[in-house]
Amino acid sequence: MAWTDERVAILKKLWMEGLSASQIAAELGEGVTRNAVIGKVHRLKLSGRAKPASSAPRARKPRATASSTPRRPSGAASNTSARPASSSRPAAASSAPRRSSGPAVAGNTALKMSADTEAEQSFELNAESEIFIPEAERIGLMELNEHTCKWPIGDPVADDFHFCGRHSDEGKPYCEFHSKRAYHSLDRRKKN
DNA sequence: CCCTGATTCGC
DNA sequence: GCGAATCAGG
Repeated sequence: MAWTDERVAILKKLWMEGLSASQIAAELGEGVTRNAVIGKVHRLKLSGRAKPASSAPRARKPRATASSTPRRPSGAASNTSARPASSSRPAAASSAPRRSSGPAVAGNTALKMSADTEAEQSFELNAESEIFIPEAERIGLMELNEHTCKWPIGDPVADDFHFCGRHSDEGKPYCEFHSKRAYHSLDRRKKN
């Protein structure tokens, strides 16, 4: 796919508008990767968009693309699978209501990503769906354990403050939903 | 894990 | 010039 004048115009426009490279790539159509977009952006010298200037001197590193140099050194990576098991919770069921597959109450957050309805300006402002947790299932600080989501809900000083409490993978402080939200989609677009 | 832009370099 | 691979950071 060649960069026609028209496409470059779109690229510039969207880039200026602050769209991310991947978004622009999607906008331009298949066959255009975000790398292509970024590469073009750089070539056009319109990279620095709204960037402070905190680019640590890119530590150049010898790379090797295809061709002669083998991609992955394949250093026989030793499998360090230390699985302590650590199931230190035999019967500490506590009094947490175990409703595994509850009826689609309010906690049912459909994660179905709509394909890609890129219509240039079709902003689907939703995803707000903040999860509501019934009082019966609300947990306090004491109920948190190694694999409960510690996402705080509500005002810490309010009496309805509680934690998400849904299961989270070991090592993760939040459930899947919230861990994503934690630092991924703070706000895909803009604040305020 | 996901994502972002930045850079390098073989093509 | 192009963009995949890679990097560095959030």
